[in-house]
Amino acid sequence: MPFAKCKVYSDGSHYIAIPPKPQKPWPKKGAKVKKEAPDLEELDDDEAEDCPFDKPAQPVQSVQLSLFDGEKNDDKQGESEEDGSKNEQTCKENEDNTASKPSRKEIFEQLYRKHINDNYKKRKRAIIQGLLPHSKNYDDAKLFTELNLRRKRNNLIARRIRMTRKANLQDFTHFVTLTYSNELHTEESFKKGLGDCLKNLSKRQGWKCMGVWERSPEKQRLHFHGIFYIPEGTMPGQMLDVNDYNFKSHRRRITHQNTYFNGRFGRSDFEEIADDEVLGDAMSYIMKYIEKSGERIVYYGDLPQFFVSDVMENDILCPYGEDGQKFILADTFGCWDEGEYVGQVSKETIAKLPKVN
DNA sequence: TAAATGTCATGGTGGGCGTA
DNA sequence: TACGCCCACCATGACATTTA
Repeated sequence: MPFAKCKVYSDGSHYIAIPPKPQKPWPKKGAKVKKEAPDLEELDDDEAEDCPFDKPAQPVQSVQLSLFDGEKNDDKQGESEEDGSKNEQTCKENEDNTASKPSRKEIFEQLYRKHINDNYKKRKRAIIQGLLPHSKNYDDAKLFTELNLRRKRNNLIARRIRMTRKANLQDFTHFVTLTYSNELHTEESFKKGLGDCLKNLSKRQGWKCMGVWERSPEKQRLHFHGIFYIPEGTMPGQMLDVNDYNFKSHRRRITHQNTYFNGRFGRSDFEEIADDEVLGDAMSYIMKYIEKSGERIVYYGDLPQFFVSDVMENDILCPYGEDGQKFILADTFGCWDEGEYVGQVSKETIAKLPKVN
């Protein structure tokens, strides 16, 4: 008995199939969802003894449990009319969140960016201190910081998973660095111009790219690092081998530059991805950078996370994940689209199957 | 602690159109 | 034909929750 319409992704060494699950009904908008105080066990235990939930004598409800402090709450205010005191509090907080005054979340984001290079404990301490003037007390600031740090961590994990899955389904051809020249661009026009250019190349020439905007540590100059899939014959301009001096390694080296990008933006470096090692290095570079900086990954072109295929039982190597609800597939499994055999798994076969993002 | 997964709001993407 | 710009819509990121 086959498993129809499984979502299949690659973890880099194996393909994993996720059979479709019946969806759980989601609470309707406005429905009351019982919110519980966060479990202390889940919080970081480095300073757990300070947490207000340890002390029954202190009223728990006085602590703001929302991640957002009433911003985005405008439309929710009318939903719980019965809780007058709570509403009063929310209204007061919303008054505080006028256009001129940043919300606590915005202050958190600023502090988070400011202390991005500190280690976890130091950063947490600094954010709590920074939030103290905007909080009822220390416990309030601490809890708000812990909840938002956890949010940041979860988002990073989700970004990392998405990027890895997308990358594993592609055959990238180049690792590219693009830097702008002051004579051609401001930082703003460079970001917009390059974004438009890559968008058009992906739409018109089938380019695919994932990358990050980065500032060089020395000069703080904005540049773009990305891994690209460039279909043969679609490279605009001319490729040049330029004998260049590398200030980091203090050595001369040959860089592969492109006249189209050089003329339009300033400087380009194209390194061919000849093997998995180069791709792995490029991916870990981007991954490390997004972890370090909290920057978003930029995607251009068709980069799905999953392809959809029916899975035959004899192609399953073993169950995987919680209660074996997923399956690790054999290295050479057959792909099926709605009961029709498409071929043995390969990048060419995958290209013929429906995709899911 | 890491990872998976469903839902939702919104920023980014792609299609379409105008211009050179 | 190449490129720039606009805008509707959809993919992404954020969030909540669960699981291993």
